[in-house]
Amino acid sequence: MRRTKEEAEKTRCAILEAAETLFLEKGVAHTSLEHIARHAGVTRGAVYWHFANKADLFNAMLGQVRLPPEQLAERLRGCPAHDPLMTLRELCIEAIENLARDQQKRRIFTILLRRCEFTEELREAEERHEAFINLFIALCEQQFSAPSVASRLHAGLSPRLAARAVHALIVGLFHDWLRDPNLFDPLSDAAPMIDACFRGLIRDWPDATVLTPG
Amino acid sequence: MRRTKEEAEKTRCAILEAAETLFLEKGVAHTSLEHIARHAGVTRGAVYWHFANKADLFNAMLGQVRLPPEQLAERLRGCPAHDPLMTLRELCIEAIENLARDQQKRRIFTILLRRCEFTEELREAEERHEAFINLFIALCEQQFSAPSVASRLHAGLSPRLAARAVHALIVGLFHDWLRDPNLFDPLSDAAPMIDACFRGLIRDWPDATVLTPG
DNA sequence: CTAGTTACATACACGAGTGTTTGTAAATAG
DNA sequence: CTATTTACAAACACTCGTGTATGTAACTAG
Repeated sequence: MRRTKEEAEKTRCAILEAAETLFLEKGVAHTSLEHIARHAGVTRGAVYWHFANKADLFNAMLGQVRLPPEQLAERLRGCPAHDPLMTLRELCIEAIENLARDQQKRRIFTILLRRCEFTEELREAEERHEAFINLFIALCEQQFSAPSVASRLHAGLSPRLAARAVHALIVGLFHDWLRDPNLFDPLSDAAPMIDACFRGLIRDWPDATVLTPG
Repeated sequence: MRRTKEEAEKTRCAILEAAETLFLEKGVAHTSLEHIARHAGVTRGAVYWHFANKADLFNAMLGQVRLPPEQLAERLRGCPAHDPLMTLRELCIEAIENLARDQQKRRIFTILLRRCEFTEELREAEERHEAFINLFIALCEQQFSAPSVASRLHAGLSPRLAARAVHALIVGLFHDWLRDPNLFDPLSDAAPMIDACFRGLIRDWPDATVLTPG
């Protein structure tokens, strides 16, 4: 029974949604295309019609949302350079809050961090993702390298190290919170933790009470 | 050809080593017991003789080393309470340095963080690992809760948040460094970054030059 | 010395998963 | 109205992996 274009698009979405659900539940490698098809109410024929194979489906699933590294890198690259640190601070906080608000993004990032093995077939996705991470770190380092900022770094720290520390904290917070959402509340706790990080890096970091009144 | 006990132990180790190598290279789910056997120079018969199945082999592999969360939790639990923060600081730094020095630990932790999907069959290992993480966070929070410490926390921070920030940084550093060992040098960079973290949490954190002269 | 056990190798049975091919009904183009 | 394409379902052929069962040579206890 041939469907209209709209219906075809709906089955495509159903397949993507089923993949998302099952990848999250059972892991990418442990989910077969048959599982996905059944869960979406179709057969493997439909899956192979819309996607070349599992890797292609996986990539399409990732493509639905901008994941934190990509979003961070993009916004950091496009922002004006006045007061670079405050911009960076806000982007970091927003990234965490954002992940908490967007359920799909949360699921997909969980899959990426904890439900897949980056083997040969998923290498494309992995490399793409890592490129954004590296870009973010580089841009972050660039912010810390601005003369007005670098001179305010605490003793023993370089822009390079500061950038890596910031990224590590973010990744750790993502990883921990996606593992156990009860560990902390992104909406209320992101700002204090990010501020603590910057305070440890920058000499005259302003007091918490000055920042983010809301 | 029946082997002596020593030789049997050697094949057991060979199997474990092959598993370690192949899990790291191809991921746990994408490595078959046949692959492991071939790589170890034996057949699946030997694998099934020494281990019940893949999950059992995986657990045995993990059991060979104390991974950072376990080590951190153990040492933190057993340490005297005088100057809790300095002890915690040193343990964190040591954990990072230690991971860099012990190649096997590094490989196995990489597998755990980036080369396996925690599905049903590996749930036992996952829960064990998470228990140590939670224990570490709890002990960490306990350190920050000591009256002499809690009063020195920066505004906006609780012992709870401080503990979670410390763990997030550590996890992030592990994750980042295992992904790309060129990001930073654990031996020289761990201390400055951990110190930056504590400095952002604790009001009168001593200057870097005072600490760890070596 | 021989009976039993150990430490495997070999063989078998089975299911699961993949990719492809073929069938087909409905939509759509001309 | 007919031809073609679309959007799948169904069937097929194949490989890979698992678990188990059986075979077997060497070690070991008595």
